Amino acid sequence: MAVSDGAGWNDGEAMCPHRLILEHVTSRWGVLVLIQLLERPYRFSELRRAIGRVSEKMLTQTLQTLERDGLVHRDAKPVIPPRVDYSLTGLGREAAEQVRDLALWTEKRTADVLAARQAYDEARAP
Amino acid sequence: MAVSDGAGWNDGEAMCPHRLILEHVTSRWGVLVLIQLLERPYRFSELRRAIGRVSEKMLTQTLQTLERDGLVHRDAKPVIPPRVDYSLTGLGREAAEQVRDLALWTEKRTADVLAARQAYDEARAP
DNA sequence: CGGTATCCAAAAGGATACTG
DNA sequence: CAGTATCCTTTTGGATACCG
Repeated sequence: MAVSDGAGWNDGEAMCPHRLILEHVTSRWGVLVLIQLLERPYRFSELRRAIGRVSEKMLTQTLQTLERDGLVHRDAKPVIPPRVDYSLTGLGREAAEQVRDLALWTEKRTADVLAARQAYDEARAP
Repeated sequence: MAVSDGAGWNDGEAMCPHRLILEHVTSRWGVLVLIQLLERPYRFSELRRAIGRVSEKMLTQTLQTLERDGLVHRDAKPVIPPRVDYSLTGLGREAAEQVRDLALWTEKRTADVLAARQAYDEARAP
């Protein structure tokens, strides 16, 4: 086995725990999942559609990591067809609110960043 | 050429700009650079030592991306040996403060997350 | 010192097929 | 529907060598 297929984050290294938590929270899909769940609970496929362009695999991995960290609650109803709802825990809501604030900030400042990029690029491609 | 060596983020895709900015700010090394520079300006090697375990390549890439986004200011003094100081711009400081708050939150909640993980693991490894 | 360029290993991520 | 398992591609990241 190639050690890192299908298992999610590897996290086996010696890194301070809080850096690791920060990486889970700020990870590409973690950010989007947390922000989305801030609105309301979501089912798996619903979440997938809401976020867009995320593969099942990555969404599953992300949700499992966040659940393990105690940020997301997974509620699997024993029905056919299966139904699983994901929601934020109290801890998750705290994290999600901060992440959302950061996301709102980037939206608000997008124009400034884009202008800075243009200036940067023009300065070195004459 | 393998298209993506030595150049930094590829960012060529069609993604909403603010998601991209968020990824730069929350990237593995971006987070740490922003937090460190919040304290004071740093020189390249100084920053490398302060962060620890970051390669020259990744630090260079991260700094260039943040500079291009207008978050970090690069001040290269024309002396021998070269001396380059990095500091936050006004925009960068706004981002850095939010990122730092998130990092402080993870530190404060580390124990809770660790406990959640243990409960999670014990529940499925009997 | 503060980088670039190159090469290579490791990890992330996606497509597909399959299952309860 | 909500996953798992597998295979494969792309991206990330580090080591090394070199340059102004």
